[in-house]
Amino acid sequence: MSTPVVRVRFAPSPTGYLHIGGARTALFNWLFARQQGGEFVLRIEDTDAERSRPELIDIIFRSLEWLGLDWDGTPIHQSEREAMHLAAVETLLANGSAYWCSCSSEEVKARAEARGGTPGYDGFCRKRNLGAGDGHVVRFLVPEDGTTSFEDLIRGTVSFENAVLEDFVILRSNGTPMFHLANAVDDADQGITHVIRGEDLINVTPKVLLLREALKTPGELIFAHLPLIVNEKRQKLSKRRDDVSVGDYIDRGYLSEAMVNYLATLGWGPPDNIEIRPLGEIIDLFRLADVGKSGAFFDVKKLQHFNGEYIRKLSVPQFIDRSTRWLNVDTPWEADRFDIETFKVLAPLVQERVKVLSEVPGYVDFVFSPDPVFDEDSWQKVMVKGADLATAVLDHALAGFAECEWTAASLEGALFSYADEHEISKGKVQAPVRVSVTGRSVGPPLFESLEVLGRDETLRRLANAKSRIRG
RNA sequence: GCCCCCAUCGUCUAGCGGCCUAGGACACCACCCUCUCAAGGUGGACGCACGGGUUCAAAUCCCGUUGGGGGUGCCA
Repeated sequence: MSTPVVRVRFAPSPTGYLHIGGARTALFNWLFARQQGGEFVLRIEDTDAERSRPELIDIIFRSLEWLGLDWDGTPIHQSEREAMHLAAVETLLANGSAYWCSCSSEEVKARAEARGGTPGYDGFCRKRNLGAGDGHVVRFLVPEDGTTSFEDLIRGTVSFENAVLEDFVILRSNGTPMFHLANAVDDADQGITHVIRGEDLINVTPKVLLLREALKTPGELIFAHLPLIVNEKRQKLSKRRDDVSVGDYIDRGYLSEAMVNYLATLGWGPPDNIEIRPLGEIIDLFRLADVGKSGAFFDVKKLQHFNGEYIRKLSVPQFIDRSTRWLNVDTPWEADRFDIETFKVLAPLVQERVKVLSEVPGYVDFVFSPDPVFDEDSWQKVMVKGADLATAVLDHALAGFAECEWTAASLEGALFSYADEHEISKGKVQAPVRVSVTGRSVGPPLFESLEVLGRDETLRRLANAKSRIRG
């Protein structure tokens, strides 16, 4: 019985949904843990009661589950460990590493401005020997000289002059601990070995290190700061600015396998250049030291391509199963008109055409709707500008389809005899029929679609469209 | 302002001193295939930010410049 050599944690704060950046951080932690045979634990950083929204915690868990990032043990809620954090504050106060401060935020800011605008606390209360009191906070006494540095697995040595670190608050005036402190204490208590997180947290690292030192925390924490995922303006992804919650991608019909695979290529590339591959291989090939240092743009186009590949890789039954949600909720047709058996016939044809599952209804709505919904552009181009040909083709189809055998092959023969007789491309000939029956100029293969629709309905739509041309 | 970090095609990356005439992928363009659209195939255009070093040799090492990002809260 030995403790694992590697234990990492993902520590979201429940102030928003899980977004792409958080998902990538969680993924890289998970990959590292799984590859090292270590543990991946969760910690909810909810020390800020004002901002924390407990109802989001479950949504974050469900997003992680959807991604397939399973965690070890029961997630810890930082808010429930307040007693330990408070004890650490006492220790620091007792050993002279921290002190009480009565300065309000306004006072700190005013003095900073008077000093010449340099932000930060000036150490005003350092030697005042204040005790607890209304509006008082506890600040950490940062050493005036020396440097605090650490070896980052991704970035190498990173060091900060202690002089540029201000005496930061570790206990708020409302008596609750700040996250640096909670972080330092919890990482130690949970036996965390590696901290893998976004680069936006790189400058809190010296503070945590100073805290650990002052608390005489045994052992060493190894850090790895991941490059940020950025938007098209190359800024850090923001929940407010950018539309990036994992839940949104679930709703749009992205497959979790595709999302995970794509996320793995942001900041990291497999040595053999094969990007789309099973997760197991990614776990084996992943190396923290190979993670890049510069920000990566989240390219939805490329994600879509990955998603299309994964959709096509599904078996047909799997595709049907995964599509269910988009066939039953917010559909363009009345719920009782949907027929799964009919969909099963069309499914393989749809599967090779969609990039996201939310596109599925658009490929089969013609068969579940009482009438085609005409796309204006398609109608204009094919039925108005090409009215003469459309009328002739429709007449030909009406006659041929009335008697031919109702199979895709026969239907094709019946229609394309027109193309042969008049030496017109098949593409031109199929267009009026397609628009008449499905309402659009693009869609699944035509004759298979007609076969599913049935003779009576096909003839009815053809006739309707023909009269609509004149109307 | 100050601190920290970063810099290979439009984008994500491979490259870790000679194998680079810089490779792959997405996107883009052309052609092929084809009943539309996809998928697939073939081909194409596109990049080492700049300037100094070090070295027989630099995309790779060092310094600087420029550019970008992150932080600078009693948020995390």
